[in-house]
Amino acid sequence: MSGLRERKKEATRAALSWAAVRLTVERGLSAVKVEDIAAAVGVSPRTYNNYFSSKAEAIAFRYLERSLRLAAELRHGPPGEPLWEAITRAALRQLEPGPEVERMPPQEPDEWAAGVRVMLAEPALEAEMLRASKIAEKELAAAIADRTGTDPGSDLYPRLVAASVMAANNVALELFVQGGTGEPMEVLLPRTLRMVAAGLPTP
Amino acid sequence: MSGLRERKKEATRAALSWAAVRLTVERGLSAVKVEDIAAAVGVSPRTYNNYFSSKAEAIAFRYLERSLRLAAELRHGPPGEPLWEAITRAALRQLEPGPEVERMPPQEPDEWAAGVRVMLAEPALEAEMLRASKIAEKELAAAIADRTGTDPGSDLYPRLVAASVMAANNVALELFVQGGTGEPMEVLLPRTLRMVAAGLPTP
DNA sequence: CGCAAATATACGCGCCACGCAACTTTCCCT
DNA sequence: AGGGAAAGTTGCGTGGCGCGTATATTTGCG
Repeated sequence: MSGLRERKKEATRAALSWAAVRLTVERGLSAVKVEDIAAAVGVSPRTYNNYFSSKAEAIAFRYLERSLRLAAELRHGPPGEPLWEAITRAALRQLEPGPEVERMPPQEPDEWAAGVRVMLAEPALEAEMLRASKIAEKELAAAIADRTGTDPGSDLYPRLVAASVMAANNVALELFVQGGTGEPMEVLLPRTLRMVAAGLPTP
Repeated sequence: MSGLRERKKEATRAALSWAAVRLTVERGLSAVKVEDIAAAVGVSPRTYNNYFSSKAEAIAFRYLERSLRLAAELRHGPPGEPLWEAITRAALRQLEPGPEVERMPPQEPDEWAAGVRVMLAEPALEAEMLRASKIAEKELAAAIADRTGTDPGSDLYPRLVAASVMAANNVALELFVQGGTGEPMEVLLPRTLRMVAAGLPTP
C-alpha cells in the first residue's frame, strides 16, 4: 500500500493536479495546454494522460480528494456518536487544510481568489466538480449505511442522507466563494447541515 | 417568441437531441460520431455544433428540459398552496411524458431500458446530466425564492430547498433506473420528497 | 416586394484523448 | 542479494471534436 511506487505515483498525481490549478488560475483554462501542465511537473504529455483524461479532471481532483475525506473521517470516528454529530464533525474536519497547502503559499490572496472564481465559472470545470461530488456521495452513502445498518443498494435512507449532506456542503461552498455574506465556511456549513437534518419547513 | 423561426429552431434542437439519444442507446456513445447525428436529422455537422457543443450535451438536453419544467410548474401553480405540496405536485407533473414521446414508440422496451442503463453509465454523460441538474436547481431556487419571499442571492433557504429537492429527485431516479425495487417513480418520488422535507433523523 | 437580420453551411485549424510498442524502474521471492 | 515479473513512462501516430471565419440562404418586417 505505501510502497515507493504508490507514493511516487500519488506525488506525481498531486503535482499534476496542483500545477493544473495554478496555471488555470493564472491564465484561464483555455490558455493552458496539457503540454504546459506536463512540462511544469517534468513528465511527458502522454504520462499526464495516464493520470488524468482531461484538464478538468486534473483540476477537480483536489476537490474530489477533499470530498472523499468526509466519508473517510466518518468511518474513523467513534462508532457510538450520533449520526448527525459525526457528520458535522467530519465535514468540519475536511475543511482543515491538508499537507498540500503548505507547498504553495498564496502570495496574492486577493488575486488568487479572483482567479479561483473565474476558474469555477468554466462550464467544463463545473461538470467535473459535480462528478467528483457524486463520487464522494457514493462513498458517503456507503459509510452512512455501515453506521446505520441499512443497505445502500435498496434503502432510500443512506442515499438520501448522503445526497442531502453533499447538497448542504455545496450550497455552503457556493455561498462562500460567491462571497455574498462574509461568513466563513466554519459557520455556514454547520448551519446548512443542521437545516437539512431538521427538515425544511416553510419559514 | 413563437415565430416560425423559433419553432423551427426548437424542432431542430429536439430532433438532434432525440437522434443522439437513439443512436447512443443503439450503438454506445463512442460508436456514434457527430456526423451520424447530424446526418440522421439532415443538417450539416457544423450546424449540429451550433446547437450543442458536445455529444453529451445533446443527450442530456432532454433531461434538462424535463428538469426545467419542475421550476416552471412551480411558478404556474396556485400561489396559495403550501410550498411542499406545490413542489410535490410539480415534481409529479414533470414525470408525465411530454409531447415528444409519441414520436418514438419504443418497440422493444426491455432492450431500450438496457441501452439506457448503459448510456447513463458513461462518465461523460454522468457529468453532463449533473450539470443539467444544477442548471435546473438554479431555476428552482429562483422559483422558491419568489414563492417564499426570500432572496436567492444571500439567503440559504431557497438554495437549500432547491438542492434538497433535486437530491430527492435524483435519488429516486437512480433507484428507479437501477431497478432494485420494482417501485415506479410515482411512488418513490413523493416518498423521498417527504423525507427531505421532514428531516432525516437516524431511524 | 425588398432590405436587414438571423441562421445554415463549407472549409479549415489546433488541441486532445487514446491505442500501441518499446524502454525503464520498482517489487517480490528465493 | 539478485534476477525475473510487473508496473510505469514515453514517443509516435491517428481520428475526432470544438470552434473561428466567411459565405449563402432563409425569415421577419415595413
